[in-house]
Amino acid sequence: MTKEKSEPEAVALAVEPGVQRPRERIFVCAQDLFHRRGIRGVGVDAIAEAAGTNKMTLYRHFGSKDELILEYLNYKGRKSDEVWTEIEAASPGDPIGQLYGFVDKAAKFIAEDERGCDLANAAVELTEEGHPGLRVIEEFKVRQRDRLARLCGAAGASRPELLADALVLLIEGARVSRRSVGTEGPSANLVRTSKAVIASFGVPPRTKHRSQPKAANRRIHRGK
Amino acid sequence: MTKEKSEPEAVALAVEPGVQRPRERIFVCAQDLFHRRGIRGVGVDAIAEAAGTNKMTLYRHFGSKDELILEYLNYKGRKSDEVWTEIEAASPGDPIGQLYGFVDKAAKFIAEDERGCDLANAAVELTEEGHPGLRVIEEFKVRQRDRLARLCGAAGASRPELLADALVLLIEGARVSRRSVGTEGPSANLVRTSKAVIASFGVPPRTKHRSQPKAANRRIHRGK
DNA sequence: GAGGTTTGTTACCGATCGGTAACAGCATTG
DNA sequence: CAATGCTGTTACCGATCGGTAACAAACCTC
Repeated sequence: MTKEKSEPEAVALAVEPGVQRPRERIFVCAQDLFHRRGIRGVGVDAIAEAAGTNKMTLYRHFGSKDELILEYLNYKGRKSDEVWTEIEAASPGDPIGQLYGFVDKAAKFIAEDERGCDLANAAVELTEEGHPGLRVIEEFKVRQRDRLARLCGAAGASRPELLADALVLLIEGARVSRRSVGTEGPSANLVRTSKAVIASFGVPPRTKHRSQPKAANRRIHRGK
Repeated sequence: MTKEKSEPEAVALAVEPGVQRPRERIFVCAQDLFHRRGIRGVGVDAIAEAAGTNKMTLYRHFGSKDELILEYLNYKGRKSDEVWTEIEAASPGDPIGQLYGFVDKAAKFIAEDERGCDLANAAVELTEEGHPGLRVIEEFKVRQRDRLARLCGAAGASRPELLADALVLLIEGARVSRRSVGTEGPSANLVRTSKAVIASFGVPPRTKHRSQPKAANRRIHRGK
């Protein structure tokens, strides 16, 4: 099992000590390391060191690694919730625009980050059945889907619940596919596919397209 | 980090020693443990013990844990390839039937097993960049998608490559969603969604439906 | 300046990690 | 029978795991 640290590998986030309290630095570094190396792939020592502090201080603020994991998962869920307010602010009172905005945003996240959904990844890593983190993940995913279903309904979809499930599958699949085969794989067609599915549910294309992507490089087949 | 073994937990596979050579027993147990607890969640000692042998014998057959992982990933890919021959045998000369059979089979696998795709899970766990296992995973996923694209073309889809990508996203998403929110989540609508997408690409419904699922319990909305 | 709180430091703990050396037992095959 | 090749056993290696005790230094507040 070849290890992957030894060197500080560009020093996680270069959190200079003093600018924030240790607890904040620890939490920020834990997010970054959990995201990049996985929950089981990083130890508490590495987190503390990346945060410019030590293990003892970590354990004073987070009773255990599991507690830190829980706070990490809850934070990721909260941060994803905030994206919704962004989407609503971008197309106020325009559910159709919000629906397409949601898909666009998901595609952008996927293109920019190779590690996929932190919560879904955590669900793969937390194999001890009954781990409290699994509940956090499930609750978030259900909340996200229901919110999307409501939006689909507001946009006039014929069967909003079914459309929401379809979009969830497409986006979730794009995240994991992007991890396995990269940006050139099936995830490259997420937006195109989603729009086709949305249209097949009777939702019209968005009218006031406030940021149409530049019409260049529209390709369906990846090079092969 | 609460551990999850201590007890032999129903003794992995109850591989009685003697019936197979140690190498086979080790490999079978490694598959089961990697699948259930994740690659990083199980050590070589646990594998050897579950196989009724010891670590030394394991290392005589597999030079390292990484080699064992590689053989595991390659085996999983090969086994998935075999599913294709089953599908073709079930609907010989009937690409449309094979296409629907592919979706049905995926849905069945997802309903029966909560752990999702072993290869996709491994891609999440193998975070050390450049790990040889990642290449195995990518090659398999590309191979699988291209095969599906060819089938979509044979079935008369209007844009077979795009349909293949859409189906890959749906299925991949269903696997990961099933892990996060269970069988009652969006993955419950995988078949329904896939059929709608397939139809929207101009592929007619299958004619010689050789095993129509019992018309009962067809529900779109899960209870909420 | 005194008091209490938050930190850093060092040294531990038992357990597990991946991996190896040396040797004894056992079976097969000639 | 002897020789060879698997296998099991034990003990070990250095490193890391999650987690803790004890004490000194720094800090902030009054």
